[in-house]
Amino acid sequence: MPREERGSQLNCPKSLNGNSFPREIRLLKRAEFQSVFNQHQSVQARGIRLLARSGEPGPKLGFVIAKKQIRMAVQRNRIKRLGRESFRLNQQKLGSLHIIIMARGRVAQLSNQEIHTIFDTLWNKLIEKCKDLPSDSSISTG
RNA sequence: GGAGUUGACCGGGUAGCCGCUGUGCGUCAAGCAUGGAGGAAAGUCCGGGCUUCACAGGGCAAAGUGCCAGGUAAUACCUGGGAGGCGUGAGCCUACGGAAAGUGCCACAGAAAAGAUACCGCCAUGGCGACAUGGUAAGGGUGAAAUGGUGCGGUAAGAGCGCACCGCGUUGAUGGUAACAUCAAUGGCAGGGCAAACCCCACUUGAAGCAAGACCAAAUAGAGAUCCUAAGGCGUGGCCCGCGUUGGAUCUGGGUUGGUCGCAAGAGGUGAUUGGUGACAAUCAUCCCAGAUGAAUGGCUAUCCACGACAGAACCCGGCUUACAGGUCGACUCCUUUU
Repeated sequence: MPREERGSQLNCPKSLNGNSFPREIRLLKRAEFQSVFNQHQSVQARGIRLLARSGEPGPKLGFVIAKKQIRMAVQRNRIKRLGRESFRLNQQKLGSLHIIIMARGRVAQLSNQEIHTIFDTLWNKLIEKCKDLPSDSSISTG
């Protein structure tokens, strides 16, 4: 996504955009995580992997980042913050997906700009993939 | 000015937009106001608080500490002092009780690594000589370490064999709270190192940890089977007592894994004054300064500069250790120059 477009989005009044990130659009319960793990579509790029389950009310986001993969807490926090921020700004497009973000060790070496770019492309890929499905009845192999 | 020692401190700033989270005010809605990571939050190496476990008594074992005095809630930390070592110096380093209670270990080299021994050498005797026997441990050589050091006497050659001084041990006196220091007398050469090897001596230690623990709500079956047993079982870190308690263990099947508290006003910070060499303590004034729980403390843009390191709270404190771009301040030492 080009820089200017994102900038113009930021300048929009909040009431029209709805770019907030309250508790209601996070995955909080163990059961919610399990349901995504049991049935999902997945896309990935450069160490970041998204798992998504469609057909749920509203978009929701959760993280699974293992300490084994990214050892330092500062790096884990950074990835989560960037993921949350990107999700917050793009949530309008994501409709009814429950998404889990996973990350591997090499992501810690990427800059904030690079991670933002990765997330932008991943959201689009995910929307494409879920659009192809006629319904959410198909069960993934994962 | 250069080189260095040491004690502290800071850890990008400003503005705009969009977010997250605690608290307060709100018609508990919209919203507004306000607070929101560190010096190490890290490693989890010590010490405490707090909580629970018959409130924990005795012995053994185990673990830890190890010059002295003080500080402290406490310590393995800190301060001051002593001793030894390093540095021209400011200063720095030290796990700094005991090796004539015992056991064990000391690679390679070397004659020999500890109560034993003699490779070369030196000396005496015998022999033409090669050499043999005896004496010796001064000199050489090996090694991280070799049986006190220097000098004189002594001797065939030598040797604490004798003497003087030093060193070592014992006793006394003086100074010091003490570690220890100084002085005097006296003993005789006992005598290698390692006690972060076992060990001995002195002192200390009950255990487990916030997933501790308390409460509320929901759900349920206070279920069934087998085995063992009252000189028993279970609990109390290991064992034996002691104490408390009264069936216990295993398997099958079922249910919950939500919320509130603990949880942030504290051995708290800052500033004075007083006491103390100091660590620190006392008194007064003043401030409230993160509190999440699938887990907040952020993202983007602009701009300035010295171009931003290591790194993220999870019950809380006090230390230690380790990591760290760059920068600021104080005190002191040495060298050089100028006056």
